[in-house]
Amino acid sequence: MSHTLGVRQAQKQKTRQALMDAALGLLEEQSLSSLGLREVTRAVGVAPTAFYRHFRSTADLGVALVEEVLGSLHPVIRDLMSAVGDSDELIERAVELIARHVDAYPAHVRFIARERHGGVQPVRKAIREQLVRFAEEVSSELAKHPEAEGWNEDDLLMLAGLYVDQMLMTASLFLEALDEPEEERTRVTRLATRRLRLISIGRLNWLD
Amino acid sequence: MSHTLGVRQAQKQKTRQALMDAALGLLEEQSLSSLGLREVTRAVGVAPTAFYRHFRSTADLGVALVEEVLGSLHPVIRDLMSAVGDSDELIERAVELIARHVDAYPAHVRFIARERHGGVQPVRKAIREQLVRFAEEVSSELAKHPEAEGWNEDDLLMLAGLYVDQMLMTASLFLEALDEPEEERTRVTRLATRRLRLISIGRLNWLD
DNA sequence: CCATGCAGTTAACAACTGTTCTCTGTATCT
DNA sequence: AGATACAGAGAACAGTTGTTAACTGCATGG
Repeated sequence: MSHTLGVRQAQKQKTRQALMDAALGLLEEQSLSSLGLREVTRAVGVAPTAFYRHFRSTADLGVALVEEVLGSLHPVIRDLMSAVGDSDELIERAVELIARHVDAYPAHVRFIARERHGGVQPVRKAIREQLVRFAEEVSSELAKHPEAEGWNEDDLLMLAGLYVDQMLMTASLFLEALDEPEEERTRVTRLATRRLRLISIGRLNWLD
Repeated sequence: MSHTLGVRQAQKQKTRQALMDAALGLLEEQSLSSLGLREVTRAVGVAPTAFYRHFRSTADLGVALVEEVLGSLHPVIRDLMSAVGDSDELIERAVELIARHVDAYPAHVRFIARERHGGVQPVRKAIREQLVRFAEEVSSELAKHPEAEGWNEDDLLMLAGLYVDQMLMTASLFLEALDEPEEERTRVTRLATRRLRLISIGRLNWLD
């Protein structure tokens, strides 16, 4: 089935991945709109012109990064939302999942948070589309639970969007707390948990 | 009292303001981290070196923009929150206020949304501090209403932060809908209203 | 009324940028 | 085994950037 790539294509993908990883690293202290292609190739140790074999521009690179970073996250979210358990358990699990994800992939989270409203239109669009997909997936998972009885599709999508945005904000808060003492991280955990809990309470009393 | 500035200082402030306005304009299609000082001075029609008479760097300019854009907004928020009326009225008024503000100052909103998680640390910090102030002000206004009975200060601040973030997200949604048909704007209005309403319902049932 | 301070100018600098064209080596295909 | 496709290198381009220094003109304060 999965055809083993030739030496040639394998090397190409390796370089391509190196360019993307280098870009993510460089984006720690700047925005995509100021990322230069020479800067990226220099970090990888490859000639500037090699960049064009993989991407038309840094904006193009950015779009590819969005697919990589958010595309792989859909199954994770589906998993999380489809787990059984009461609402408080789910919230706790979600917050912890986010915390661990930020620990493991801080550059990913930073990139998405930064470029969601960033200065590069195609990248903004790519992120927006991915987030819409997340909201739709969360919405369809919510619909399966009994608490969703009586909810129309539109309201469910509104709630799902609220959850998605809240998760992203939580991730961003954890990111800011990365270099700070453990105490700050637990403060963020408590805050995010309470926010989600308040939203859940709103959800339970929505139909009145 | 308010001393009329000399011709000299007046002209200086005028140039300074021109630099800030030009920067806001240029930031429509890029991030602050890629904004060049020459670019700004060129837009104003002034020599590049004149920039240094007003700002140490474009990052410095950015911080000044944050003060101008958000600093002037505190009384507006206070006004909004201190008005009497039931919760639904307040929500409606808030959403409409945001819609009108985005119409009047789209560049302001874009700047804050973009640079809140942008690539320039001092600017991020300035925005974060202003948003904390907003949350504190909203919190202290909430405390005056009877619905806040039984709430501890920490939970009130959590709620206020949730409101502040929601307002900013709403503003950003209106911004994206600016060049789109009227229909899209009303969709955003409905969405934002329902989100705030759900949060309000959560608030009313929090103490159980 | 004259001396001072200072907003803005001019010129020059080394360093950097994206993009082009040409070339090279080697994995792949026939 | 030879022809071909193609990832990456190399060199050169015009244009841009931030920063420096020394200047000019004029509003201001003594």
